[in-house]
Amino acid sequence: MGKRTAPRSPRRTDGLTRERIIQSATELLDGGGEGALTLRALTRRLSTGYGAIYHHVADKDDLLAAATDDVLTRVLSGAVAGPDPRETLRGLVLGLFDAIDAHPWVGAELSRQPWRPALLDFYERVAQLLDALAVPESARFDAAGTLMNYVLGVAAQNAANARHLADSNTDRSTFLDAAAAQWAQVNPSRYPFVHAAVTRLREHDDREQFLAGVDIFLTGIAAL
Amino acid sequence: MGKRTAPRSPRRTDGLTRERIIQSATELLDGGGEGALTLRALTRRLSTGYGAIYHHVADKDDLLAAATDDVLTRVLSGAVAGPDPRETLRGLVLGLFDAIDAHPWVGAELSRQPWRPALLDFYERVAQLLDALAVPESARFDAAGTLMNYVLGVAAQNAANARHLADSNTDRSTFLDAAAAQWAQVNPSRYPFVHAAVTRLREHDDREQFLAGVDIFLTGIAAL
DNA sequence: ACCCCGTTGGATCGGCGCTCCAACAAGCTA
DNA sequence: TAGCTTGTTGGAGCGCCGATCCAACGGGGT
Repeated sequence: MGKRTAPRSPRRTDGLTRERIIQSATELLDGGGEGALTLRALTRRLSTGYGAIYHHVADKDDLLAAATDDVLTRVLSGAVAGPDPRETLRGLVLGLFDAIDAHPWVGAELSRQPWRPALLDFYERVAQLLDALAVPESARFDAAGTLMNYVLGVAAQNAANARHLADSNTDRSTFLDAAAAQWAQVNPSRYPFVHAAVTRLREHDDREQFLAGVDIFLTGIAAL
Repeated sequence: MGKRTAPRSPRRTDGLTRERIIQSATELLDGGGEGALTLRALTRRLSTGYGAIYHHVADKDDLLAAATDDVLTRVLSGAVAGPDPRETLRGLVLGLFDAIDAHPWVGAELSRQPWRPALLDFYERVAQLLDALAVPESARFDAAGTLMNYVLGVAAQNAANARHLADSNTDRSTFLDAAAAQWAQVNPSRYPFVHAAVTRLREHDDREQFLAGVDIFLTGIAAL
């Protein structure tokens, strides 16, 4: 005679959509890093159950990929094409850099899934701008791939840095101080260059260093 | 009166060491990819329990990092220094490329933990060779970082490819065929360059393309 | 009034990393 | 020899994870 089933939460009136789920997932990721996206946390945030979520989303990978595509699409649509292809290219990759700076989990996901359709658009734009830079067709494949690999490498690096920052609960300057202190302790005779780099490490700007790398590649590409 | 505790496995006679654990972990990783390294699988393979493993190893991250350091150290000690710094540098990064090709999980781990001490040695060697290539001291910091980022980007890419290959249980050629087929389906008018790249994708060699990227970088460096 | 059937919420499952502790072997002390 | 200490070992159990499965709903068509 006792209640055989627990009282059930009232059914939601507003429909759950894929978009709303992806948006909530993005908020979780932005707020607490890659580890913060769990289905349990998502059900809590959306006040729903697993079934409802899995009705709109295939699995967690699908969700993470969709959130990544979302960010990437915004980057692409925000990139403006100017008269100078070199400047346009720099702006394009810088847009990706900034997006990953704002959403570090995107960097980690891109290096895990480098063949998403949204990256195809990126590849296309890069190749198109290389064409405008008079890179011969024979070298465009290698050049575009190399540039993309560099950008993705920086993306992963930034994602890793952000992860460590979040774990240690410190701000950027103390993090750099700790890294510099660690580097400063290495044997200067065995690691002369690393030791000398300590000074630069503390005053360097990730964004500028990224652009410096892009320029190195563009200079090398121009010689092809 | 019944046996209150289950009969216990006989205690091992040969001592368990950190090295043996790392070696077994490496075998698991090489055999089944990143997902194959679980503590349960490790206890089975070593015929032991969790306690014994955790007595020698801090946690799973420590284990993975140690296995990665192991591979990386071997790469560094295997790199030979020749008279030509440019050739030596190419050989150094190519050694890393080949190691990651043989142990793709290393690539994933390096992009997750890009500040391991073993990578510091790598950084040092790169900077040293850039110095030999007459890269001015002011540009060496950016140049070394850029090259490392590129190499790590390729590493992550290769790791991702290996993961997909392992998941789909196909060989490389059919994988490339599938990728090419997917790319060939994209709208040629919207993606002219990607569409044109299909041909090259099927005949391209990862190793050669990696070296082409290194050469682009070296050309760009020479202009600093 | 009926009954679909697309949605929803949550119990449940197997597997994971990790903690904790009893059991044991080898060495030391007396 | 007998006891005690100390460093290892094996495994039960905890809390979490992603994912499955299904009963319970409720709006729309008949």
